[in-house]
Amino acid sequence: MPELPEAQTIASDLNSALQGVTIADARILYRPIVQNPEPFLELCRGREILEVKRLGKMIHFRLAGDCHLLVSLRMTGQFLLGQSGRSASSAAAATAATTAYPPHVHAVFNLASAAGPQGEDALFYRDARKFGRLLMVAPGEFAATLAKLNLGPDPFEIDPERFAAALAHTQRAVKTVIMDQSLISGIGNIYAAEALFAAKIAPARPASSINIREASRILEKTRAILTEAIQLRGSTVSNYSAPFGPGSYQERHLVYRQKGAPCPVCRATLAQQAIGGRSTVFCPRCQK
DNA sequence: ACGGATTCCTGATGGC
DNA sequence: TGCCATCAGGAATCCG
Repeated sequence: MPELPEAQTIASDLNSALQGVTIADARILYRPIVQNPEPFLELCRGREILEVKRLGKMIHFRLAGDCHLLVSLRMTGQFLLGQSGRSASSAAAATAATTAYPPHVHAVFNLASAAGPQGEDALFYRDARKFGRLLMVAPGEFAATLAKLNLGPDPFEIDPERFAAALAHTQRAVKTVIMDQSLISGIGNIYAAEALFAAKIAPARPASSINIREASRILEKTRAILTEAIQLRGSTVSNYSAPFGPGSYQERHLVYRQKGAPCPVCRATLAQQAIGGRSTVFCPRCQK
């Protein structure tokens, strides 16, 4: 599922392809993916894409005229560059009306000019499980929308003391807390498990029991893991792929989905436990 | 106000 | 091999 490294990769790929490109028009094929009642198509039609960046684990399209498109990919959301079919001959265009998009495409953005490395002129949003959400932000509304989203700073931005303080004031499991987007954004189930393993912290420990030294160790390991994952274009699980290809950090996972395997450090059998409703693998010997 | 439970979805997985 | 139940999971929403 796309977390910070995957979102960073997707945003970076999209920015390379789409910066300066204008959205000619758009289609929504499955309405529930649009989160708010703003007039989606009218707001993006004819807008130039100024920049695509990451916001926590969301993708942020900054459009001309102070319009913004925020996308939460959740588990299986993807962006694909492809062909709109508009440039086909009239006979082919008639066929194009019934031409199937790739499976599970729920939104199509037709581009005013070729954008991708193969001259793609469309951007598809695809999502097998339909959990992802598109949020269109009208001019003047961005600050209010951000406030409503209530996203905390990401692990590279957060002040270590603020991070320790966020942990100190709640009894919830430390893993649940580092996945709480309102406190620190960008960490999901994969990187939470990997970071806590690297920091040798038991994921079910009450966050309030984490001392300053341990908190800084968690943050340090989180940053190191995320940095390496970004370099490898993220972890390819749940069919994740970015526009310019998948990532390979899943090959470096030490605990995620490794229940029953020997701990790579001490050889004890890795255990699995549901924490905050999320399956969590950890080493019962190494992680205290 | 806090935190746990529920809900949304469907492809992948595992047991028999 | 095929079928069916279970699992996976981010975040909004509900509920005590």
